[in-house]
Amino acid sequence: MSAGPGEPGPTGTAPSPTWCVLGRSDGGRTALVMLDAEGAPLRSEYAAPEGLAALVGRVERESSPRWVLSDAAAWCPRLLSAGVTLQRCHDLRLVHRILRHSELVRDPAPLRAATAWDTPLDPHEPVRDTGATLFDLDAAPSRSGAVPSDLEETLAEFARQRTAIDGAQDPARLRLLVAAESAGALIAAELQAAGIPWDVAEHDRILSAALGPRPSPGTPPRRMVETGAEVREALGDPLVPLDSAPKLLRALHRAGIDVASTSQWELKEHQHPAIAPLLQYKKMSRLLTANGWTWLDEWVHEGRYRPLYVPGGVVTGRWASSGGGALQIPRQLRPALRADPGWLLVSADVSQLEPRVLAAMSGDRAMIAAGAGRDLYSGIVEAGVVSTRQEAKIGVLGALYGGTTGDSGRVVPRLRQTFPDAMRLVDDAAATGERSGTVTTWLGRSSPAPDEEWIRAQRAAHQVDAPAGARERARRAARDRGRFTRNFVVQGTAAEWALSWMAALRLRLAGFPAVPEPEAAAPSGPVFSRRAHLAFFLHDEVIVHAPAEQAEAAAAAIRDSADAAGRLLFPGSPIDFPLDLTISERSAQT
DNA sequence: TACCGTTGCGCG
DNA sequence: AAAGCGCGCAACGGTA
Repeated sequence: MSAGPGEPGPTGTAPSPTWCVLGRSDGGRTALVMLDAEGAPLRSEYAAPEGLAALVGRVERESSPRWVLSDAAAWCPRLLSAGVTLQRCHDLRLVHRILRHSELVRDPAPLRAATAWDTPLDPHEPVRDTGATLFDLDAAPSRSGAVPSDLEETLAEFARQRTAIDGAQDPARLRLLVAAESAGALIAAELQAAGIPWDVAEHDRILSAALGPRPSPGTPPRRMVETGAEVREALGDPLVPLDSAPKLLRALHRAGIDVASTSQWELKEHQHPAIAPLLQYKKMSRLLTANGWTWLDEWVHEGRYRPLYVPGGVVTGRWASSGGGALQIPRQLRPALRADPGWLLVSADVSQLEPRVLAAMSGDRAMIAAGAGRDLYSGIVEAGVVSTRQEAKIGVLGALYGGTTGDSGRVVPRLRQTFPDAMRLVDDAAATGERSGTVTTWLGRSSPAPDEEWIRAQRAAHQVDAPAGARERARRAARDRGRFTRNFVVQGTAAEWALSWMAALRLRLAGFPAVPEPEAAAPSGPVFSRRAHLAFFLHDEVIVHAPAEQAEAAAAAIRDSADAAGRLLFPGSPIDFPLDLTISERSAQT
């Protein structure tokens, strides 16, 4: 494929482009290069910075091509702030990172040589906080550590990626992965633009109830002071600094509490009057430092919490986030997630996503049957494998994570008998990892190769004269890696399912009719104040913020999308993905 | 003053 | 020291 941006398009009725490549051109302009399905150029258009969003919006309305973007995270904010959303894209930065490692790609050498595209996203890069205003006059993305965005390089990389995908072992799967990953890039940009509707007053109520009223800056809240005093009283030491683990540990020892660390899990095992208030104090301290009033001031503005989502930020393909710990919002604060007046939150999470994904991947009939139409763990109990749901859960998690001791170590062998196909899949993945091999998800994302230090240690341990210590360390490192690859195939495939779910949902919601503009314009801006939209995503859970009259339809869209994702990844499989779904003003009851 | 490793804990 | 995967973040305490 070679595209000359200046080539004239055919006269008469222009054929509809399949792709539209955005790239920085000369004179500060941006080029839009339309390509047909084979990647041959049809025609080009150019936009000055101030006209870019309008032109992209027009092309999107006229022919909704798949947009080829060097980096959606860099291009989307300016488009979104101008009210332009894209239906579909191909994110070169994210796709490059998948393809250069994927075992399905037969010849990754050209991609690996294009090192400029291997720039990881720095999650602390601030451009998306300020970009829309600072760079308004700039036609192209601009941020440090960015991948190339000029037209020539963009077209060249797109050609490399198409060649890699077309020649891959299973192009159809890889195309699903590329589409899902790219949809994720659009969704992440839109989630940040929309923000999570956040009730500051409710958050403050929760904090005050737990900690006492908001103190003046620099002083601890009243209930923490009181509880801290109880701890020091019980320890008989009025000066223990409770926030310093080493000093607290020594004070615990002096009081005769024999613990190896100050972690709550260990403290719980001991009987001493200081334990209960100390555990309470730790809870309060965590809430204050992680999500206290300072967090509220820093992260919530105009009723919206806007974290930065980082698609592909985790090796397995899960998203990471940056900014206020979006993926770690404590359940305690969920009631602060609150719909705008006249709107509702539709929250849905998938029950036992990872074991279901494993059942589908391995085609394990018994495991699929155990989860059919019900709670998977209860199904395992009813199959007679274990006697309680808790045991079933611990056993399944042990299977997914590689547990060998305790309860999970006892239950896993029984699961191996009952669900041989599922267990073989994860056991094989672990064995491959221990042998330094690479494993691959259902759609084609491969685990990273072990690092040099790991390989060196394994090689050294296999020498005849290897010291016992080195041998044991190498064994442990091998088992560690085995647990990683064991989990990689499941966690990674679950991430692919979740992306497919959201991608389907996003397109359905985009088709909802616009509702009348509210009297006071919503703070999330025109794009997201007119119809139901995604507001939150957390691995196996979505929250849609919807006008009240669209809530039921949004709930149906969420369910339909989950079914669609299951059929897309596992066509013909009887596996189902049941949801827990609620519609309410708040995302959780107080 | 800036940076770094460790500890501890929140989420799935 | 959470039995076993993946993360982000704040605080401490030491070092440059």
